[in-house]
Amino acid sequence: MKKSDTEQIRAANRVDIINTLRVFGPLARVDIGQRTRLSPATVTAITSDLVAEGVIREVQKPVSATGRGRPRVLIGLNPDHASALGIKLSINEIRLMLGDLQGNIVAETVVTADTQSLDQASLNDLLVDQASRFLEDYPDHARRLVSLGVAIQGIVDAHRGYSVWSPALSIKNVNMTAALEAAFECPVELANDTNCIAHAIHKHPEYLQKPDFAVIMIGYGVGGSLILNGDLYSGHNGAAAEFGHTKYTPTGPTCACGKAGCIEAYVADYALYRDARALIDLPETDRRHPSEDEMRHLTQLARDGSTPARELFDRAGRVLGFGIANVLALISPERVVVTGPGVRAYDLLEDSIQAGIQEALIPELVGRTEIQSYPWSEDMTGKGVIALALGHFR
Amino acid sequence: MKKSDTEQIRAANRVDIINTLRVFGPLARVDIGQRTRLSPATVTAITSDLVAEGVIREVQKPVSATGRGRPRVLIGLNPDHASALGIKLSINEIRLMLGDLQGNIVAETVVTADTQSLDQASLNDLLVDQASRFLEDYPDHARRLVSLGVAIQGIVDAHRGYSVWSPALSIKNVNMTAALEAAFECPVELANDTNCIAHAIHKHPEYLQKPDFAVIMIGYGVGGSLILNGDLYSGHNGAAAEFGHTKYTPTGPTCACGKAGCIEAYVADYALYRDARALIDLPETDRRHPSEDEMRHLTQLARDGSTPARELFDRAGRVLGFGIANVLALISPERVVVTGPGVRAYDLLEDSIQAGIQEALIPELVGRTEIQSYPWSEDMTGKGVIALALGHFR
DNA sequence: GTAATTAGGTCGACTCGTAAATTAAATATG
DNA sequence: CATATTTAATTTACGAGTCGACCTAATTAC
Repeated sequence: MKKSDTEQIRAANRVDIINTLRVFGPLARVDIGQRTRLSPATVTAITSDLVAEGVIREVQKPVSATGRGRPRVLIGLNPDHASALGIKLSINEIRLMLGDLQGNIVAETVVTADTQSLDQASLNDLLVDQASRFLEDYPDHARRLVSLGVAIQGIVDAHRGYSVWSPALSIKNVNMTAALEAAFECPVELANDTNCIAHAIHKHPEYLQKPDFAVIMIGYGVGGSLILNGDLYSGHNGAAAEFGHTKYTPTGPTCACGKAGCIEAYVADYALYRDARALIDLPETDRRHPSEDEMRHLTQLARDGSTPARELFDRAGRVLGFGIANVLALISPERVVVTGPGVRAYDLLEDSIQAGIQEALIPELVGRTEIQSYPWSEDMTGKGVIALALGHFR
Repeated sequence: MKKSDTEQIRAANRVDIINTLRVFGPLARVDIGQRTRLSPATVTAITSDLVAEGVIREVQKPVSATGRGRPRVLIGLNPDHASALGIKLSINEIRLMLGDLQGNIVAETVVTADTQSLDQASLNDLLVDQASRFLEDYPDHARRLVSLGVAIQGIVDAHRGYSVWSPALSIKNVNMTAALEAAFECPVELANDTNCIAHAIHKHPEYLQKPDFAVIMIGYGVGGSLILNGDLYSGHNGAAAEFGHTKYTPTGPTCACGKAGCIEAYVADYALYRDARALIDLPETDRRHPSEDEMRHLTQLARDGSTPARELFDRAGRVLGFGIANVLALISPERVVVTGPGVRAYDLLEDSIQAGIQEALIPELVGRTEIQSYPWSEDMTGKGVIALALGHFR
């Protein structure tokens, strides 16, 4: 139970206004009032505070002189007022991204490192070291850094800031946040990479009003994320939505997690490529995961009429449909959004996803949830992790 | 977005105090302050309002004179200040329950009716008619009726008040609330019966502080319910948590829902009894579902060493474990609570549930969620539906 | 030039919750 | 038995919030 008092109201309305501005761009005070349902008086009070602090500022844009009356003066976030650093840790790669208060990525760099050989101490050193070095090039941003966000694949305990297990690391139960917190003296948010993507999608105007949706990310693995009641749901352990490791069938191909019959073992890039190589003459991939080019090649084979390739995608879609059916039965969200590199083949999957749902879902629930794909871009994780970090800004 | 203003604070703190009193019984003002984290001044202000309205009252109990100082005066809800009517609709049976403000059932009656032959109009008439007749015997309660709650098996659209599909009715997409709302001029809450049970459990002191748990009810079917972030989660369509119809395997025994391989088709009473009759000499059951006595007999056979019976329960437990593993992967709650008539055999299921989880769940998540049973009693649904209805009281 | 219109700001009334002071009602103590 | 002590509950003063009503500013329409 948390108590309600009057200062929390102001704080809540403040972030409400800030978030409204972040999502809906520069807005006149009247519009803010309409969107937040705050009275003009309150909007004026809060915005003048924010202007005084430099968080927002008036942008004099020759607003299309629509109608008469005093012209509205637009105000927008001042992107230069605060910055956040996003760190995305993948297998042998660290991506550092600098975001402004608006949530845009203003600088980015990629460092390669042997992430598998790290222990807790050297991981700490590596993260702090790389982040410091990166920030040195952007002293202005460094000065106004308000928070950090770390995205990592695998299972994450978001509440405690631990990576429970990640393909990027050989060690388990690793604290990812303490060293950075100490070094930069600001809050550090840790999140599963799929949660970052879900968060990024959630911040899009079209999705902001959808309080309940699930995101499924297909790529090197299969991840999931839930936005429930308008908030990222990360479960009691901070480790929810491991959709890829829900089961299609108790017996089945082996998954990267070691168990049999996970959705991921049918749908992830590595699974498709592995199974395809048993049927089709494909070049061996020397990496742990097939490359984007290799996957594009396989996808094109299916589009060009290769029956075994086609059947593999059909099966993947059907399995995905089964998994989604379980989500629909349990959560019944408004939408399921499929994204990730794997959407490159969404045209091949779509029909069989629907068929799988049809086959598995209790008929009365069929058709109540929209299934749709979301175009994938590489920097969604980055935008998401920065947005998540910026959540600490008030 | 909802506006925050100062009166909402008072409203929120008011219900906070009322709920605290409902759950933790009569309490002194100091204790209320401690539990709600409100200052003594605020507690005094709100409680004196509530006393003036008659919602709560001082109960002079010879409080064990522990220590010196001014003795605390306990205040508790005034059960006679408001009443709620709960209606539980099952196959050929309508159970009517009168609850006081405390949430206790003060009167109850059961009516039999041919629920399967009803159309929308005759259902409306039946519900209104039976409720009116029942209330006639309790004019005092009728006068202070604040809300109604309707519990029904099957798939429910709680937001809109529709029964999407129910074994109790032959018609689908039936509005269950409009007629009652019009007749009694007060809000009517509709809920799936398992959600009622989950709500009842959630109101227990021990569970109130657990904001994330799942409830699985085993009986004539297998139902599920989710308490997320401290609130009953009913999904965008108001139809979440159909745990029984998540899948164990794409091919498998036929479920009551018509699909193959649902968890329910292995675990529900009807499934166990059906499969047992194929292996063991058991009396045919003339009802659609085996009776409690018949199920007790089957359970006892397994306890007494009948190998085929034992194996059936083992399989049911394992399947349940698989299903729970999917819930853990997706939701990662703090606890999973198993209840319903089926817990009569929990001793037979427990080990194989754990084995099933172990087998299916990604190892890193094993052991993070407590699985426990909750003793079943017939009136949990009633208490839950009344508690749900009383949620409208402020 | 004046009226109409729309945006934004100011001020007073009201509400809320809290800290601190005060009152109430018991026990402990000598 | 009177008084100090202790704990519970209430009252008071105050700072913080929102809102409605009114006012001012800056345009366009005529």
